[in-house]
Amino acid sequence: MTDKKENILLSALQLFASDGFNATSTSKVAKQAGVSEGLIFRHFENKEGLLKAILAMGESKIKDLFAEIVLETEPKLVIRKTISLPFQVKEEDYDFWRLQFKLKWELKNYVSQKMDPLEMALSNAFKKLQKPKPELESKKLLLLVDGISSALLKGDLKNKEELHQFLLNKYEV
Amino acid sequence: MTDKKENILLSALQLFASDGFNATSTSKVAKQAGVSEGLIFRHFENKEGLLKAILAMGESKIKDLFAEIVLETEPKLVIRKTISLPFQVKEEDYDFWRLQFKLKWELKNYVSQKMDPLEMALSNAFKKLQKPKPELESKKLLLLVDGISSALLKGDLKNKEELHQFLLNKYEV
Amino acid sequence: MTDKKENILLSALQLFASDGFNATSTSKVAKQAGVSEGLIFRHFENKEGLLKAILAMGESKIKDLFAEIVLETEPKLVIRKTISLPFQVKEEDYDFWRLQFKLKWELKNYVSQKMDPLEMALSNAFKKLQKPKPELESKKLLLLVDGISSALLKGDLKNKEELHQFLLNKYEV
Amino acid sequence: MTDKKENILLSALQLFASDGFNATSTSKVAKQAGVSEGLIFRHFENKEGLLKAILAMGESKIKDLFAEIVLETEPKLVIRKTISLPFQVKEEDYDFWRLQFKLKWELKNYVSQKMDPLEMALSNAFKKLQKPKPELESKKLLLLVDGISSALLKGDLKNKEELHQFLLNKYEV
DNA sequence: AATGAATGAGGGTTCATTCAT
DNA sequence: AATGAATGAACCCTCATTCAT
Repeated sequence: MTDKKENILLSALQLFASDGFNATSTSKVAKQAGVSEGLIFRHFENKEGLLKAILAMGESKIKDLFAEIVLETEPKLVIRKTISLPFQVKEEDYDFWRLQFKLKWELKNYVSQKMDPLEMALSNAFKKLQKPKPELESKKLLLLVDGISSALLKGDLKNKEELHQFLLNKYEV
Repeated sequence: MTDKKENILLSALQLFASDGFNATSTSKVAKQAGVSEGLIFRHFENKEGLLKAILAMGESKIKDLFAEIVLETEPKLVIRKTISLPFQVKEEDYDFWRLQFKLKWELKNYVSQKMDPLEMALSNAFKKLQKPKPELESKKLLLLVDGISSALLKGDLKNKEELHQFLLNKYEV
Repeated sequence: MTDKKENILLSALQLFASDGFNATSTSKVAKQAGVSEGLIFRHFENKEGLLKAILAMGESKIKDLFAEIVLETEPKLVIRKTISLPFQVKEEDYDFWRLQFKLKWELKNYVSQKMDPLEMALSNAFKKLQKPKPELESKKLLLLVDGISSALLKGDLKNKEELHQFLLNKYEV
Repeated sequence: MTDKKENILLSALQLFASDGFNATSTSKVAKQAGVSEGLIFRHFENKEGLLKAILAMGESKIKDLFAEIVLETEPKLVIRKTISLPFQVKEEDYDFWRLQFKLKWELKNYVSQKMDPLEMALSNAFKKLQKPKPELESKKLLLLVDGISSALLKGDLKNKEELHQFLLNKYEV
C-alpha cells in the first residue's frame, strides 16, 4: 500500500466519522489527503468502495475485540469484558467507532450481525451463573453497552470511570 | 396552515427520518408532497428552516412525555414510566423519533439537554428508594433506555414486550 | 394614485437606482414598499412596466429642465444653463438621475435622443457667438457635462462648486 | 492555460461587456464557450472569480496605457496623449473597456483610483504650461475624456476623428 | 501510480409571474 | 384594491465520476 493510498484511507475515515458519509465529498477527502481527486477512484473505484475499504480495515479490530470475549470460558469474565468494552476504546480508535455508529443511522442497508456471537456468549455466561432469563439478561446488557458507547462517542458522557466501576460492582464481576 | 404546507412537513419528516437530513433533497420532498420546490422556501425560508419547523412540531410531544414523568411524585412510578418510555411510542410517531435519533449523529452541533430534567427526577426517585449511588443508577437506566430506543427505532429489537416486562420486574416497579 | 401604488414607485426608483434594474427583485421592491408582491403586477403588469412607469414619472422633470435651456434666446445664457445643469440637480432627484445613467449602461436597447434638441440649441448659441466649429463645440460641452454628471452621481466628484465656477469663467458666460 | 479555460474567459468578457455582469448567467457563458458549466467553477471558483480573472487580464493593458502618459516629460505631449486616449482604443479592446465602464455603474463597491496618477501628471503638465488653476484644468479634461469614452463605447459618437482633431487644436497640442 | 481537465446530474435557492380569494 | 399561496424556470454552485496524459 502506497503512502498516498493510506493517506486517503485515513483522511476519509476521519472525515466520514466527523461529518458523515454523505456529507463528505470526495474532493474534501482528496484535499485533506493531499492527493488528486482522481486517485481516489483509481484506488477504490468509487466512493462506496472507499467506505468499504475503511470498514474492512477495521474488521479485524472488531473481530479481535469480540474474539477476546467469545472465546473466554469463565462466565464472570465474559460479562466483565463485555461491560468494559466501551470504556477501553483507545482515543486513536474513536474515529473508527464513531463511523461504525454513524453508519448504522446513516445507511439504509447497513445491517450488522456482528453482535450475534457476542449475544450468545453472554447468554451462555448468564446461564452458567444461574441467572433467570439469561437471553433477556444478555440482551439488556448489550443494549446498555450500546447506549454507553453511543454516549461516549458523542462526547455526552462525563464521569466515565465512575460509571465503569459502578457497573462492574452491580454485576459482581 | 394550508394543505400543501402540511404536505411538505409530513413528507419531509418521513424522508428526513428514513434517509437522513443531508441525503434528502428539497426536490425529493417537493415531489413527494406534490408541490413545487419553490413553495418549500416560501414557507420555510430554507432547508434548515424546514427541519426546525418539523422539530418544533414535535417539541410539545417531547415535553408532554417528559412532564408526565418529571411531575410524578411516587418514585416507583417515575422509574416504571421511564422504563416504559420507548416501549410505548406509537407506530405513527416512529418517524419523528427516528429523526431525533438520526440528527444526534448527523448534525455536528445538535446538542440536546432535553434529558437533563429526566435525569434529575430519576436520580431523586432512586434516592427516595434508598438505592446507593442514585445518580449513577439514574445514568445507567437512561443509557439503557437510549440503547433500547435506538434498537427499537432501527428495527433491531425482537421480543419487545418480553423485554419490557423483564425490566419492570428487575427494577421491581 | 393610491398610497400603495406610490410606495411601490418610490421604493422601486430607489432600489433600481442604487442596485440596478436587474439586480433588484420584485420581492425586494414589495418588501421595501410594505406591499404584497402581487400588487406590483396588478398595477404595472410586469417588472418592465414598473420601470417604464418610473421613467414616465420623471419625463416631465427632464422636459422642464431641457425646455428651460432650449427656449432660451440669449446664447450666453444657453451655454451657462447647460454648464450648470449637473450642478443644480437637487439631492432629492439624485436617485432618478442615477437611474437614468445606470440604464444607459444596463439596458441594451436604451436609446436616448433626449439630448438632441439640447445639442441643436447649444450649436446655435455657439454659432451666434461666432465660435468656429459650433457643432463640435456643442458636442464637446455636452460630453463634458455628461462626464461631470456621471462623476457627480457616482459620488466621485469633490470640489463641485469650484469646478462649476471655473467652467463658467472659461466659457465666459 | 488550456483552450477551454481561455474560451471561458473570452466568452465571459464578451457577455459581461454586452449584457452586464449580473444579467449574464454562468450557464450562458458555458454555452457560448462550448464548455460544461461546472468547468467555470473548477477554474475560477465562482462567478466573481471569473470576473476578477477577466479584470486581471486587462490590468496590464491599463497600466501600459497610463504609464505611457504618466512617464512622459514633455507637458504638451502629456495632454495630447490624454486627449487621444479614447480615440485610440482598438476595436478588439472595446469589450474590455465597455466592461470597465459598465462595472463602475453596476457594482456597488467598484472603486477605481486608477485615474489618480493620470490626474497628477496632467495637473503638472498644465502647471508647466503656466495655465491658471491647473488642477481644475486637469479635472476638466479628464471628465471630458470620460464623457467621450462613454459615448464611444456606447456607440453614441459619430464623427469621431473630427472631434479628435478639434480637441487637439483647442488645446494646442 | 498519479494528475488535472472535464463533465452531467443534481444540489439549495431566488426569480418574475399567476391566480383564487 | 390587495393579499398570499403557488409555480416553473433559471440561478450559482458542488457532486461523484471519467479520461487523456
